[in-house]
Amino acid sequence: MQRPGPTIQEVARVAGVSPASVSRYLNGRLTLPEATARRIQAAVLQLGYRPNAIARRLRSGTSETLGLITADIAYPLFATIASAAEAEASEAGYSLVMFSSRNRAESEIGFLSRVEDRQLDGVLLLTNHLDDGRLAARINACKAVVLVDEDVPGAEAPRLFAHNVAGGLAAGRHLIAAGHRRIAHVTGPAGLLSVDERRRGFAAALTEAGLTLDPALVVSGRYDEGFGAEAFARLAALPEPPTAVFAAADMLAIGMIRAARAAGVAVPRDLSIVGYDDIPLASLLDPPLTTIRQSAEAFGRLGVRMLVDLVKGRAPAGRPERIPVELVVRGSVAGPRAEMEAAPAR
Amino acid sequence: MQRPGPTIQEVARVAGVSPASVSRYLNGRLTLPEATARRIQAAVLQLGYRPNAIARRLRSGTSETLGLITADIAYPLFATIASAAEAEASEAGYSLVMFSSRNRAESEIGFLSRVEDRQLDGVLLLTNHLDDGRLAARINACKAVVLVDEDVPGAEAPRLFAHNVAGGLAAGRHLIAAGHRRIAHVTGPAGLLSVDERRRGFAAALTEAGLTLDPALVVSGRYDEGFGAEAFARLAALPEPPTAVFAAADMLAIGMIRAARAAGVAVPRDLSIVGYDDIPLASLLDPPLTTIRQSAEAFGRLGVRMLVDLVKGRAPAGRPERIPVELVVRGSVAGPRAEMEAAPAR
DNA sequence: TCCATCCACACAAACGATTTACTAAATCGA
DNA sequence: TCGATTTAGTAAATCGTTTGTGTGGATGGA
Repeated sequence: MQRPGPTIQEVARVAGVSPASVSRYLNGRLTLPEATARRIQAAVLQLGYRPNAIARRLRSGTSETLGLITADIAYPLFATIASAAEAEASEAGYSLVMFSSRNRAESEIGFLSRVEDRQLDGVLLLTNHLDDGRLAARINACKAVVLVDEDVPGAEAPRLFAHNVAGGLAAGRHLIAAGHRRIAHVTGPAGLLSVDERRRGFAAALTEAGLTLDPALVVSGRYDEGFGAEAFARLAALPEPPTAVFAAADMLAIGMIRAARAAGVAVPRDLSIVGYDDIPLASLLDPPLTTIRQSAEAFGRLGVRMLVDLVKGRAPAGRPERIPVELVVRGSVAGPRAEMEAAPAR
Repeated sequence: MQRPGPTIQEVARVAGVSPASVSRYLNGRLTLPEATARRIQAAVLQLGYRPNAIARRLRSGTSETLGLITADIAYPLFATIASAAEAEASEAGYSLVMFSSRNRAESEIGFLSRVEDRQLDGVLLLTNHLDDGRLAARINACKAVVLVDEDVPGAEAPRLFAHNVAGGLAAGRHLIAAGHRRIAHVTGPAGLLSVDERRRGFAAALTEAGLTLDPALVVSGRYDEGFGAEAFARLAALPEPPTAVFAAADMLAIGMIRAARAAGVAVPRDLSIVGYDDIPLASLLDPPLTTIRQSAEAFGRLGVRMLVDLVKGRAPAGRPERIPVELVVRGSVAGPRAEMEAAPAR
């Protein structure tokens, strides 16, 4: 179907030199007298020669390709991370192949084996679920993985996380400062690093204020919109529902806002919400979402930088510092209804 | 750094057969007596052998890898398309590498050359700008490109577009039915297929209603949020501003809503807006956006299917049908203010 | 003039799998 | 028993590039 394209042999023949010379000259490993150099250049141009990347890779043993595993690239947070990762990879001379695991360990493990196939030089892994040890084992088997955003306990790999505790603390303080006392926490699966750490920070904020975290107000499950709706229903059914919620992901907050609206509960008048992530459209929601921002760009950029270092055998750049987080105040938090009869949202 | 991993030679040695037999047996091209087969299996397991994908590709001449070019994978529409494309590619046994062109022809052309490098078997190209002929020339040079969503005139490649005219028509009719007579159109760069076709459909709706499209009310520029804001400013400064807008992209609508809010113009009370794309969060905006839905999943899935057919030398599946579009009515359209004093948004 | 350098290249062996063409032995039919 | 067929493999070429090791000729110094 596809004509085979000129090889280095043909270029060599046209230029009247050996393939070795062409290769060396083109890779700058050989300086040639001008006349010869010109002949090679001419031959390359004339034939439209492009070195076959696959052959080169076979010889060099690397693929100059990195992988990125996320639950689903369509999720706003992951899409932003992917975009930054691709930019950084591109600048470093790498391609980036994306893989959506749909949050299944099976898929992640299968994709990781491409490192052993030599299809990929390394993988950036954003997992989002608990591991029974199989994923960790797989990661240890391939030695070219960087863990981003979420941990896989037992895996020996460089890690890049955000400052989750600080995020939880900031969210908790903000809601307490607004006057709330009965604050729920809706979050992902217990055991996940981000879940535990954000909760820890949140609990610390309550403790500071002389409050305690009521276990009945912690709804832990999945990090998606659907679970947000479910959590809202569960909390609304409580004999004494909370006046505010700290949702550990914007997608959870979105699900809650939707469900709340459907149930005739106004946000923030009847229920204040703080989200987490600051996904690109958080500011455009109704109401604009008050949330904890963590820099998705930093995850993508730094993660790739660490991975490239790892792949090249350099020590991963610096201590794996925590990526800072920041409270972004918008319109989804008001005072509790009991205390402020008509809540001024604006 | 990375131990070389077992080769087929070693497997052959351990199993006591030739490499050729191992290769053929593993690829199902040779049936062997049970005893021999078992020895090979044992050797593979014992050594943890995985065929080197690069070597295989060099021999077969294909890379089992597809490329996807978008302006930026972080844009919601592109992220959704990418997700679907990745899923389809994965099912067909292909990897998908993503590339963000930042809407620059240079970048697109550079990336396309990877097809000639044999790094990629084919490319799905979502371009978003006008071409001076260079991009078309490049596409024609590599013969394994499918154009999605937007055209590149002069390129010889299979194409997958949405039914833009129908979309423009539906948007126009909806606004007219709501009572509007003075309707602006904010859109991308003139000359782009989607821009021209959506406008054509929109104009047809006006004509149907005995109206004409006032050129002063057509603001054409870029498909991004920033230009939406700019367009709002331009329209608001008109001696007789429009009462409604058909924005040819949700991101434009979002920019307009933002700018409108900042200027104290309420949507939809003072200005009705219909968007285009139905990006995942359109329903969560303030107000929820009435928009034209085109199935991003269909773009991704069908596009990859066409590309795989092309790469494998099969005729692209069926006629390049237009992907259907659909009006999704939400809350960003009301009657014109002059006619309905207090517009009931809900 | 002679030997040591250096230049400008060339030869051939990798890289690791696939594949074509082949062969030695076993089996079968007549 | 003989030829034909099947079985169970193998040897070697190939994909296109890179790279370690040479080598013939020109140049330079003594």
